[in-house]
Amino acid sequence: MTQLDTAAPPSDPSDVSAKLGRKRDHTRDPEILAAALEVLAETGYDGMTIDMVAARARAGKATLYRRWASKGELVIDAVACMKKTDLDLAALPDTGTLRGDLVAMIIPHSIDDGERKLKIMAGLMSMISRDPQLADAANAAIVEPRAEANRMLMRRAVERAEIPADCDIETLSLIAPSMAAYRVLILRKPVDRTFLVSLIDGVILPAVGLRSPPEA
Amino acid sequence: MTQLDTAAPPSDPSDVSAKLGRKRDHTRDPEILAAALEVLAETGYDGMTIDMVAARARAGKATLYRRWASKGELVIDAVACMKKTDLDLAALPDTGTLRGDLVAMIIPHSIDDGERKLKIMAGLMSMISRDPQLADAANAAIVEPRAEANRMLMRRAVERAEIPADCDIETLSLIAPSMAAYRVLILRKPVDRTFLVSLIDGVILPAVGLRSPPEA
DNA sequence: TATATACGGTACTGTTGAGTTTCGGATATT
DNA sequence: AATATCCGAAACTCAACAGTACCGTATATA
Repeated sequence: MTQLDTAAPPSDPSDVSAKLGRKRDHTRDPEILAAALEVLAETGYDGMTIDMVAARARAGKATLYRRWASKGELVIDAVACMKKTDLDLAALPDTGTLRGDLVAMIIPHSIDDGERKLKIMAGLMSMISRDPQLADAANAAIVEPRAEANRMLMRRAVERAEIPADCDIETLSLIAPSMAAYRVLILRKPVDRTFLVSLIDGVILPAVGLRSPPEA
Repeated sequence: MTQLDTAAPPSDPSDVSAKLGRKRDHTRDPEILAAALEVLAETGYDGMTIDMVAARARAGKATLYRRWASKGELVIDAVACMKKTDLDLAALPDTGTLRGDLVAMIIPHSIDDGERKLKIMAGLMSMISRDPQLADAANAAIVEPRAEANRMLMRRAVERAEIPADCDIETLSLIAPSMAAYRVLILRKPVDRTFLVSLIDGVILPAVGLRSPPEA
C-alpha cells in the first residue's frame, strides 16, 4: 500500500496529533479499489476520473485523497490488489494427464475473471508501455498467475515422464495467456471453451509431442 | 482517407468556390500522418496533442484541422496508412522448408518496425477496446500483415506435404505476433533473433510435427 | 492585377479534470 | 464536555488541451 498513513503511533509525546479523533475506516479501502478497477475496465486510465471512482464507491473525493496521494498511486494499488483475489494457490487440478489438467482449468469463472482482467490491462496499456513499475504490477497481477499455473502443470507432466524434459515450458506456459489477450482485445471474440480446447489440442500438446487427444 | 476534401470539381458552374486560390499541398499528408504515428508511439492517444503533431510535422494547427475534422479522425487515418508501408506483398522467402522460410523472415528491419508498431498499438489500446472500428484498423495495419505472411508460408508447406493438412494454421500463424506483443509491451524484453528462433524451434515446428531443426 | 485559398504561427475560447478547501455531521480520545 | 479527526458532499482553483479565429505571407486562378 502506498497511502500516506497519518497513523504512525507517536513515540514522541509532544506529537499530540496522532491518537485523537475519529479513526480512518480501512474496511472501505477494498471497496474503493474495487470501484477503481471497475472504472478502469470500462474507461481506461485516462478516461477514469477520481469523481467516477468516488461516486461508484459512494465515497467523497477527499476520502480518496486522504488515502492515496494521486490518481496514479490509487491505480497502482488497485492493480496490485487484484493479485490477491486471484487464482487458488496449489489447489490445481491433478487428473493424471497434462491434457486432463489443462482442460480442467477451463471453468466459466476463470474465463470471465480473465476477460475482465484483460480489459483492465487494455485500459492501462499506454501507461504500462511507459512505466516499468506498472508493467511489472500488471504482469504480476494478471498474466503471471495463469502462467505459473501452466508451468506447474507442465513440470508435473515432465516429472511423470509424460512429456520430454527439454520442452520450453517457460514459453509454452505463456501461449494461452498471450493468445487470449489478442483474441479478446483486438479480435473482440470470446475466449470460450472451444477456443481454449483447440489451443490445447492444436498447439500446446502437439508442441510437447503429444500427438492426439487421449479421448476422441 | 477521412479528410474533408473541399476539392470536388464543380460540375455546377454557380459553385465558384472550387477552382480559385492556392491548392492544398497533399504531399504533406504523409508527413503529418507520420508525425502523428511518432507521437502516438511515444505518448499514446490521450497523451498526444494536436500541437505536438503539428510541431513535429512543422505544420500549423489550422492546417491539420483543414484536413481532418478531429483528433480521432487523424488517428484513424494515421493507423490506416501504416498498412501501406508494411510488409512486401508476395515477395516472401521460399527456401524449400518451413523452418527456412520462417527464419528467413527474421530481419532487423522487420523487428524494429514490429516493435514500433506494437508501441503504437499500446498507445491506442484503451481506445481499441472501446471502438471496434479502430480495433479493426489496428489489426489490419499491425497484426494481420504478419499473420498473413505466416499463413502463406504454412499453406505452402502443406502443399508440398512438409506438414500435415489438418494443422490449425489460423491459430499457429498468430502465435509469433501474440507472443511478441506480450514480450515487448509487458515484459519489456527485446524481440530478438534468439527469441524468435526459439519460438519457431520450440513451439511452432514441434506443433506441426517437425521435431528437430534440419541443421544442428 | 484582383481574388480566393492554403500556409505557418499565435492568440483565443470553452471544457474537463486533478487536486484542494470547506462544510455539517459522525466518531473517536481525554 | 472538549477536541481532533474522520466521513460524504459540494464548491473551488488551476492547468492542459480540443477546437476556432485571425495574422501576414505564399500561391493558385481569371
